[in-house]
Amino acid sequence: MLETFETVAKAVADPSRLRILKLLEGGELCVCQITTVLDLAAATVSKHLALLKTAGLLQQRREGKWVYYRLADRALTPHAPAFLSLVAAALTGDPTIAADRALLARVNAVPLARICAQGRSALQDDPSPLCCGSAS
Amino acid sequence: MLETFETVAKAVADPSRLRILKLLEGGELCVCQITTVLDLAAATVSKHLALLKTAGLLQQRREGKWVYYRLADRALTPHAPAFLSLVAAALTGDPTIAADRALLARVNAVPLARICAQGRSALQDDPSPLCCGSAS
DNA sequence: ATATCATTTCGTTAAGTAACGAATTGATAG
DNA sequence: CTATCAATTCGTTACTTAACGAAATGATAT
Repeated sequence: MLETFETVAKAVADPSRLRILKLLEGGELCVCQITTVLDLAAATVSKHLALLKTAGLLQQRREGKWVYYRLADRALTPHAPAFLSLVAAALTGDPTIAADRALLARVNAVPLARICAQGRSALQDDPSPLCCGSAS
Repeated sequence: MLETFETVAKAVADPSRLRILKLLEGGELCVCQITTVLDLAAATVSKHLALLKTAGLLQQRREGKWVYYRLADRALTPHAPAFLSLVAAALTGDPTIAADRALLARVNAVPLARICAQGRSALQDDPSPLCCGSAS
């Protein structure tokens, strides 16, 4: 029990994984979308996602060649829901998180196949204000 | 901001530090009492306490040669209160935490000076049920 | 079947961390 | 002022972990 708490807390105690959790608060995402926003090696992101899933914070769904992750919508492990609530309530104004959200908006403006194939280079060079408006 | 969250989460993501936090939910304790219950080197416990304090989870008070630590009663860092609440709500039934509480009761039955000087060997060999009754 | 693409797993490297004993600091007591 | 005692800091060792590129896996599409 103490050990599962430790697992979940450790999962949340990493900036890349926190960014993933905050991204997924907007709904499920494909691995390549997350990889594009975080700008990390695919292997690294995959490992983070696996760790978050082990902690009970994420669920997985396969659709063809693509794998989608989303926040767990039920208690997969004892402490996961509490931590998800805490994370959801926190970091709302963090600049890194805000930047990630903004970048995700641009990623969402491009067909998924292109994001998976080309990553960041699939994004338009000029993020016009017409596209990707802020949430506020 | 993301960084301070990480600091607090990391502080909580360690079994020894969790045990310390749960011990201190019963009120402030002297370092040597905590050391006796955890059965770790003084240096190790001191480092854990310093880390928890840096995270904003603990406050410190000096009284003569003894140093007392307690849970932070105000927001020393942005995310500390949320994590303290989460920890307080969790692990209530954990066997390690329960054992620690039981041992603390025996520690409290001995004068502080003896605990500081002798650690575990200051405890009675036979914890009679008359002393140290459980909280329930 | 073969090729291709997204993801995961493997193996390695560099950085971080928990533990300890030894040495230091800070504070009382003689 | 010296000794003593609690706590902290220092320096070391063993272990864990985040990151990457390369290789393996799983799933379409040709």
